[in-house]
Amino acid sequence: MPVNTDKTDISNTYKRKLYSISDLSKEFDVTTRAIRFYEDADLLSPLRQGRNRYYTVRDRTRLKLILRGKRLGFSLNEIGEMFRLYDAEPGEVAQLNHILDKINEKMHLLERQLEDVQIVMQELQEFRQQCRERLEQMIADT
Amino acid sequence: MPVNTDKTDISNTYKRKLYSISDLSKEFDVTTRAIRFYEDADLLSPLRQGRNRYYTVRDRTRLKLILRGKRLGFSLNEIGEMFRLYDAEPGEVAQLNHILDKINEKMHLLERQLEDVQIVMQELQEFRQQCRERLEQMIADT
DNA sequence: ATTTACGTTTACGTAAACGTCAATTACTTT
DNA sequence: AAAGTAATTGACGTTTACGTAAACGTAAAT
Repeated sequence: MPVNTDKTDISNTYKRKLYSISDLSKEFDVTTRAIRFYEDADLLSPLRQGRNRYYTVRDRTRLKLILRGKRLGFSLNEIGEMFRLYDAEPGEVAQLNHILDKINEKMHLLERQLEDVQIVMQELQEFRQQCRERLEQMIADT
Repeated sequence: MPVNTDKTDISNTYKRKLYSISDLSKEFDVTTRAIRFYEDADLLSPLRQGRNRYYTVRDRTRLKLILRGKRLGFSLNEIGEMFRLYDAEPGEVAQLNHILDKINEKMHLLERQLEDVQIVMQELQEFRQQCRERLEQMIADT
């Protein structure tokens, strides 16, 4: 589904691996407005052919990560922070330790979230069970 | 820490089980403004002694659920919907089936979220591992 | 008697994350 | 050549979830 007409500079340079904004919009079921907004927030940086945007595989991956982050309740800022950690050139020991601290911080958040999800799932299962029993009862009473 | 002076009508009726707004605020580390906001959104309905609010054990539990829901990225509206499902008097079979459908819907969301959390945790672990190895290397190079 | 602490209502402000136009450009299909 | 389709850049609007400030009430402590 990648855009490719093989006559543009861009698609020769990047070899059949470019997506238009609507390609991504359709694939991930997100509006083009949102995609441009993520660019505004420095989460994406598509190539330009004139005024048009062309997204590389890396952009596509990033978009996937953005949407996953959002499903987990992370703000775009937090997602951006994680991207910057990933991309950082770890020049010094201090820098690396700082990144490690940040990673551990996020891990703790996710551990708590894992707990929360499991708790709510269990509560829902119990509630579902009660509903089913009540339903059985009502049917039996017919 | 519950408010109780044993001379008010309210605390006699509800037997030592009332919390002031600041009790809850402190316990759950949330502002009083937020707590009043949740009331505005029909998620809490504290008792009133004159103009003052007094929260029962049920309110406290609800607040805990609200905050957990928020950590999972649910909107206050979605949280309210779940409360209404819980509180609904299931009069008819159709009604019960509707509730069951809603529960299953939420369960699917949570299953996806569980996946997402696990994926991100694993990615973070790998990234952390890389950072550690790089750190080892830098120290060895000293 | 007055300060302090805690609570209230009312109302306006704000940041995040887009939605929704409107006006324009560019390509391609008829 | 005209019309349609997809993209662009503003720019303003909207919803959610509170923050913040003002002005006031009540009760205990000094």
